[in-house]
Amino acid sequence: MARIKTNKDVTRREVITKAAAALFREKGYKAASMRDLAVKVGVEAASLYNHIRSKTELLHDICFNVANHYMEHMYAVENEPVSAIAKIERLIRFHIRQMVENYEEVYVSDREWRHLSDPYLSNYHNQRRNYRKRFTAIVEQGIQNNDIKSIDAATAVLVILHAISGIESWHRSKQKIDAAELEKNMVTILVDGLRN
Amino acid sequence: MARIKTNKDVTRREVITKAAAALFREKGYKAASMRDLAVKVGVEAASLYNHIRSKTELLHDICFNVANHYMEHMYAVENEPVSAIAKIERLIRFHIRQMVENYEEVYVSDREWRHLSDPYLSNYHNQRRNYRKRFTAIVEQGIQNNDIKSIDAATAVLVILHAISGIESWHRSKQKIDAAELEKNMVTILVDGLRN
DNA sequence: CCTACCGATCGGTAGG
DNA sequence: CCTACCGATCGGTAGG
Repeated sequence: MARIKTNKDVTRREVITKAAAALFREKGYKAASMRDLAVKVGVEAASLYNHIRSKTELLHDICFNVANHYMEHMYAVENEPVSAIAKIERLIRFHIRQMVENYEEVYVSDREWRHLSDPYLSNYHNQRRNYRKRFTAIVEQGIQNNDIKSIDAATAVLVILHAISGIESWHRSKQKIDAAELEKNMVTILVDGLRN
Repeated sequence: MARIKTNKDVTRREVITKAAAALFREKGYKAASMRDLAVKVGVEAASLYNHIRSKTELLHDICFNVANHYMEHMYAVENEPVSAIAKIERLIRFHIRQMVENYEEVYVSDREWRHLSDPYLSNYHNQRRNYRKRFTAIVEQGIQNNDIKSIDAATAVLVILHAISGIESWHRSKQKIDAAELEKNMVTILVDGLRN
């Protein structure tokens, strides 16, 4: 990560990382081999190491790119001058859109992050907890304002987060519903379940 | 599976399968080695093969035990003389209870089944689709009776199913909420989001 | 249930 | 970017 890169190197590396995300999503991190990845990229396995340091580094890059993106968005939402329920709706819509537009990376960072190794593993774990905590605080704010039913806020956040990550099943299926339609349906189910 | 078994053999096999479920949940199927499993059981790796045929067989047994259990329950619910919304509530409570009481097996069958190999893989895949289809039919029935909001039924089912499987995060956390409390919260969030 | 061991495959390196 | 190759680890078997 602290390497000096030429423009071409960055591009090549991005191609590899993108292919890795697709492969890790398809097979799982452990079941995906560097030889599989090499075939996908169109080079010999050994050649990958001119652009990346290790298999772990690929997973690391995918996970932290996604995490940073989500964290920045959370920060922006927190500082918007709108009601808690409006913030929650924005978070839901953001999650859905990320899942649809950036499917492979989001899926991998959600399901394969446990295969990170330890300086990064606990770092990532902490970021996830921090994100959930801040999401929970918004729900609790909504409860205090009487906009949201008096339920356990942490449970509500888990329900929302996992409901959205379940879009994978929809994504995998042939009958692709319109993305906007999907968003509308999910917001209806989730937010109307919260609203007083 | 077609082997002749003594009583002791059945017990031993069950111990191994239980340990495998815990191990596969903890590390993922691919990252879990038979040597890891042997340590957990307290024998040498080679000795495991007196009780089981292969690593895949362990995954197979875990997945299909859970699947059969869910399928039987679905059948029972379908034939109860209650409203669609009552059926949905029963399904939700069943899922939550299974997730809490039978955590390792349910988790593994939900997240690791894609590592099954191909006669069983497609069989399992079909069972999942069948289960979701029948769940969706119940939701659609509720929509026709005007008990449930006019949303896309398949999306609603995905939301429900994945929201519940997200209990893992709660399970993993230290602050274990009371199980009944959790059930109540989730039913409130999910069912009240559906009810007209 | 163990010791001994196998062929295959893995992530990664050396050297050009 | 490739050829050649490494040490480690894997699932599983033979034979007792």
